[in-house]
Formats: sequence, structure tokens, C-alpha cells
Amino acid sequence: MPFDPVEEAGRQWSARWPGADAMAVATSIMRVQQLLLAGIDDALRPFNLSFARYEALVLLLFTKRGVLPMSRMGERLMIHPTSVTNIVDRLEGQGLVKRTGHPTDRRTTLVEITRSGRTVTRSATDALTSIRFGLDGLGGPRLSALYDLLREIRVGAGDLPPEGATDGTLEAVTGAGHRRGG
Amino acid sequence: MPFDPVEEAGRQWSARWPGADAMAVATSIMRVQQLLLAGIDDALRPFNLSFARYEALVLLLFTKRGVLPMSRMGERLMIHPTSVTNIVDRLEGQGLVKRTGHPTDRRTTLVEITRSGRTVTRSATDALTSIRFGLDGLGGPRLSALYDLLREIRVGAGDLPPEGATDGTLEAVTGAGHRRGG
DNA sequence: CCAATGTCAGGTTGACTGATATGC
DNA sequence: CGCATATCAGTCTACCTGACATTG
Repeated sequence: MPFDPVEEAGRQWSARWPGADAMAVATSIMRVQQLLLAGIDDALRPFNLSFARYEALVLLLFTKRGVLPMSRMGERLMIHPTSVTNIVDRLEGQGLVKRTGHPTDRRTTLVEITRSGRTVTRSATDALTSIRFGLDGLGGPRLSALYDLLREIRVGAGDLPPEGATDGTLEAVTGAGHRRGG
Repeated sequence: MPFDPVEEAGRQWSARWPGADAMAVATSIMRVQQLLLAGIDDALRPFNLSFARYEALVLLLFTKRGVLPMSRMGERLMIHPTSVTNIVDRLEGQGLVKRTGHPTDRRTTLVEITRSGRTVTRSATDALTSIRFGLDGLGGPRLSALYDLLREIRVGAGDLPPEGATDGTLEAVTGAGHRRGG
């Protein structure tokens, strides 16, 4: 295959229809997501974690007491309630989290990360940072630019809370100093 | 939810670990892919098409005679052989493509887009271009920049053929004239 | 015999819908 | 009562692996 299929498709498009650029970008995003996920899954395989389950663990690890209601996990991870149940089921089966009853509101189930869960999450994080989450090709400034562009798409899709709540640049988020003039 | 979960996660990360920027970008890509796909699927629902099936139809439509072997479809769409079988099964069930035997090589199965397939594909394309594939938030120059950045990730992941084969910018691909100084 | 092609069976993942029990 | 919370059953998409028959 002596060419880039994504590029070739874009070429075909442009010859026939308007909106070829949007199609090429949409296809690229699908492809890149697939590549990143494949790399991330590879790195997580030794820990028996999917990216979704890893994200849930990280979320808990970053909570003061390592505890969160199912419903809040769903909000934060932006996933469906039944997916939360599914993910917590698996994590609990692996002994990485455990369910607890809420002290006052007996409808809600609390999820707590276990000692083992903390250990595994940290190891998995080492593995992921060592491959830079599959983004090895991009230096700091470009990461920043990419983040901004992706954020604009999310804004356009109504995926973000009303503006002004936060700065929104990657620097503001990470506190890093890649660029000054961002 | 008075904040952006992706952003909040990035903030938490940066306080504790290096590589927070890469994590934020990886998360953003996952999220954007999800959003784009949701929008695209909505637009395609009236035609009973998934994005994967739509891509297969477009590929055929852009072929001189509207015919391609299964194996070549797999290469071009960068999907697994069994996925090709699956997709073609469905499209054939919908009457949008049909299987034919290869005249000389009796191992290979040819897939041909039907008259109905052509019509549906064109209508679906109208629907998708009218929502700009979910990329409404981004103007031409930014689309271009995004395409370049995504392409760098693909290069870094070894997803592309040896450089030099093509220019690689969105302009080269689409032939559009959004920017002169790319 | 080896390689390529397509298909089938079966397993995994995550997300969704709809229904349900429980409790605020 | 309405609403929130979590779960269950079942469906869907797309991907994978391994096996297989057919053919070059």
C-alpha cells in the first residue's frame, strides 16, 4: 500500500464534492483515536485494564478519600449509568475497587478504590506516561495547539459548560509552561 | 456540572504527575471522536447507515466502475477482513451493494455498488456535508491545522507509508485554497 | 506445499433502551 | 406523588482470534 488511504480518500472527495476537508479531518480523528486507543490498550494489557476502567480508577485516585458515588462517576467520565455499573462490576471483580453503602442516602452506592487499586493505577500510569499516551510524535507546543483545536470542536458541539468558567488552554489546565504567548 | 470534566481531570493530573498534557490531549481526542461520531450517526440514521458502512459505500462510489474486491476494501478502509464481511453483509441486505465473483481469480469476491446504493450514498453525503461532519466549530484554516497535527500523530505511530510519496497537507489532499501560505 | 481470500464461530468491549426495585 | 439511583436483561456496533474451505 504505497499511499495513505486517508489522504487518498480526501483526494477523491475533493474532486467531486464540497466539504472534502471536513471529511478528511473527521476520518483522521477516527483513525487517530483508533491508533491512540490501540497503543493505550497495549500498555494497559499487563494490568488487565481497558482505558475506560483505567480512567475510572484515576478518577477515584484523585479524590480526597478515594470514594465517589456511581452517579458522580458517570458525570465525570461522561458515560452512561449502565456503563458505570458495568465498569465498576469489572473493577470490583479484579479487587481494585469496592462498593459501599452511602451513610445517609441509601439510594446511592459509593465506590472506593482499594489499596491494590491504588498500586495498580500508579503502575499503569507509569506505563502510559512512558509511551506518552501514544502521542510520541508531538512536542509540547503542538500538543497545546491540538488541545485548543479539539476544545473548539467540543465547544461547537455544545459539549462544554458556559464559557468564562475556565481559561480553557492546556497551560491553564496543566499549569505547565510550554508556551508563554499561548 | 459547572465545569469541563476533561479540563478538571487535566488539572488533577498536573498536580500529581508528569505527562498531564498528553493525558489531557488523549482524553480530548476520545471525547471529540465520540461527539463527531454521535453527530454523524444522527445524520446517517434516516438512511440506516453507520459511519463505517457509509465509508464503504463512498469508497465504492469513488471507484471507476463501482467495483472492488473485499480485500482491497479492507486495505483502504483500514479494517479487519471479518469487519469487511460484516459490513458488506449488511449493505447487501439493504440492497446497496451486491457480491459478484471475480472473473479470473475465483478466490476473491467483488463488491459492486448498486444503483440504489449510489442514490443513498449521495443523499447521505448531502446530510453529512450539511452538518460539516460535526466540525461546525472550525473554519477552514483551523481545519487545515488540525489535519496537519493529526497527521503528525499518525506518522509518529507508524500509520503512514514512507514520506515523500505525498505532500501531506490538507491543501494537497483537497486541492482547496483555504490558505496560500500553509 | 505454501500463500491468499473470504467466511464462520465465538469472545470482548462499551453504549444504549426499557423495565424494575428502592429510597428521597 | 414525582424524581433520583442503581441494576438487570437484552440489543447493537465493531473489533479480535482461531479455524476452515477454496483457490492460486
